Amino acid sequence: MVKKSSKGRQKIEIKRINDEAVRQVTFSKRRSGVFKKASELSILCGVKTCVIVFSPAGKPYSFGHPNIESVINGVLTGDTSLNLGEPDVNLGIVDSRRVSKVQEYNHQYNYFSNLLDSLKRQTEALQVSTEETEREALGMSIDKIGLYELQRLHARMYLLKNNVIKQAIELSMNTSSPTSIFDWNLVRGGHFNHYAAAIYPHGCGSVIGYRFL
Amino acid sequence: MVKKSSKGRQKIEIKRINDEAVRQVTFSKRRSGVFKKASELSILCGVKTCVIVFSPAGKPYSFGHPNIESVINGVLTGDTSLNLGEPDVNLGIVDSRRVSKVQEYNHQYNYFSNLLDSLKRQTEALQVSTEETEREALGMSIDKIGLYELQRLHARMYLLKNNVIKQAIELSMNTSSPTSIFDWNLVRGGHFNHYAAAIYPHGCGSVIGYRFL
DNA sequence: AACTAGTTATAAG
DNA sequence: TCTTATAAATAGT
Repeated sequence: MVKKSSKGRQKIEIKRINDEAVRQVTFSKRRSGVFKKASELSILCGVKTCVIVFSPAGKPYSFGHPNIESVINGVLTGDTSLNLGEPDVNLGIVDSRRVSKVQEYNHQYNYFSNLLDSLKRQTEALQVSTEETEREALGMSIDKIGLYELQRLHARMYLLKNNVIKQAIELSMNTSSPTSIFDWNLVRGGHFNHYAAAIYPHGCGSVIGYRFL
Repeated sequence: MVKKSSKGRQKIEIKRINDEAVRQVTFSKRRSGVFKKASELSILCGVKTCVIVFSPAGKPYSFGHPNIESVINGVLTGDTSLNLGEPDVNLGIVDSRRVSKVQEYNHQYNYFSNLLDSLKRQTEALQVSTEETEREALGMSIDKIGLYELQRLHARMYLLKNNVIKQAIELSMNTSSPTSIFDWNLVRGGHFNHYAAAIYPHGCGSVIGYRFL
């Protein structure tokens, strides 16, 4: 009779595993499982999927279909095109979404263009008015109007900046030497998980490593 | 003999399902499966996890541990605190990351504050100079300086706006009546998946539904 | 990293 | 949805 070398899979309670070694092994096994399931879902149903997981040691792992990197890359480089550059393996659905987003994009651009124009006109108005001798009063009021608009700009940028930073945190990146967010750039290499990438051709990485340049 | 009401689970090839009805059913089942697996992984290993999936119809579904909504909510409302409001169930690792992000945050804030101050000073300078009779010339040059800075602001906001929009697209939201991105607000209800949310208390939504207000 | 056996997910109806 | 039989994932060794 063959020896029973295992009790087989045992039922476990879904609660934090205290034993660090066991937790690490379970993490590896189950992370693979989740990525595989996500990959299958993407392929079977032709849909976009994205999974981001942090290891117990804090190392981020990601899976994305069609490709999480292209998305994040676009986000960080500030590429203006809404076209994500991937052949649309998916369905047609994305197209209508994309169209409406282009409209939204244009709307936003117009908003800022108009705001700029508005500020421009105010500046011109200032110039004209000063030529009409009412310097003191107009100088004050225009200064206030200008500052008001500038403060609105500032407040909006403040919010936007926070948005970008927060999302960047969520997507997780290595921050070596913090400088301007505008100088961010995608950095590949390092610990990219080629093994996983081979298994999940639709895009899986141990981490998309980012740093400030 | 009991009727064999089912052939049981059959092996399938992992390739796009052509039959739309079948694809939809498979999507529902497997999406639940992926979310459940992600949830278990989060709990068992005490790690952060995030899953975003688009249905074949283009509807976004998300799961996040500790809570994807708080993150996205914060992103859209422009909540300034970097504290995501979750008790750090994880390890200590996130802390160092968070600290460096706070520095980055501060750096960014200072950048904008300084830019605003600079603009403020220029506006004040304008006011003073006009009181010194050199209206014409100074009016022109200051107008140019102001516009230059405003255009830089505009360009930067343009990039930031695109970043936010792109990430927003990735995180997916319903765009009913496009207005300013700054008026975005989180809208719950509608098709929030309470069933899933109940099963995965750590945060799962059929979608965090967004719309313009 | 591999094995085994009991558990879980899921294709089909 | 709900059921059932089977495939697939995985706990423990």
